[in-house]
Amino acid sequence: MKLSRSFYEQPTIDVAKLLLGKFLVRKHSDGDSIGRIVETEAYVGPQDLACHAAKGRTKRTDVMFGPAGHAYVYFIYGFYNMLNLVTEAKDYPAAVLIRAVEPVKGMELMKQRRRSDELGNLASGPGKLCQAFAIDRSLNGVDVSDGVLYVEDRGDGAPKFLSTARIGVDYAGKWKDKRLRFLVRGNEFVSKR
DNA sequence: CAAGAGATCATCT
DNA sequence: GATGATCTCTTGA
Repeated sequence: MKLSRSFYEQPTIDVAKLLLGKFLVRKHSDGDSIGRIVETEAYVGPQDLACHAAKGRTKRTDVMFGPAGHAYVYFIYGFYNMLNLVTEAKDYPAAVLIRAVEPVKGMELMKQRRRSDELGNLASGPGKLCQAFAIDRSLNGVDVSDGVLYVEDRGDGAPKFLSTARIGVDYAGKWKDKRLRFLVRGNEFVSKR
């Protein structure tokens, strides 16, 4: 069952936790890719110094200010795209970063795109998974009900998870230590570090 | 194996 | 003109 917009309208931290164990689906003319979400991070709003929207509404962060259930895809370090799903009410900028998935379907395509045969290296990181799933800024702003990109609930219960501080946000003052990163416990497909 | 550098560009100052 | 919600490769022990 495809998650509806109302799912994403819940508090960001809840969405980040609830997404664990759900399935990320990417439809593509080359073939579909599916992965089980095993790692997420919550970026909870304008007061969160690690959240891009803390700097205000700009061309880049515009999507986060829109309604929930849209993809926020941005380009970073000159190389990588990052996939987020916008949460909460319109005009309240918050999102969940999808950091890692366990490949479930379309592995051959992922291997080609990643130039790697190692299953554990296909989508175990936010940049890697965007590469494996062919997600780039052309998907920025797409609606999760449009069908090219969405999350599916297959009804197999909530996995046990851990929380840690978020990765790569040392600049975020007191927000850098908040435990807003969530990982499926014991899963080998989470990002390293 | 751990640590460090380099790659490379859109966005904001 | 600086910098980043990263990854990979090289280096050195």
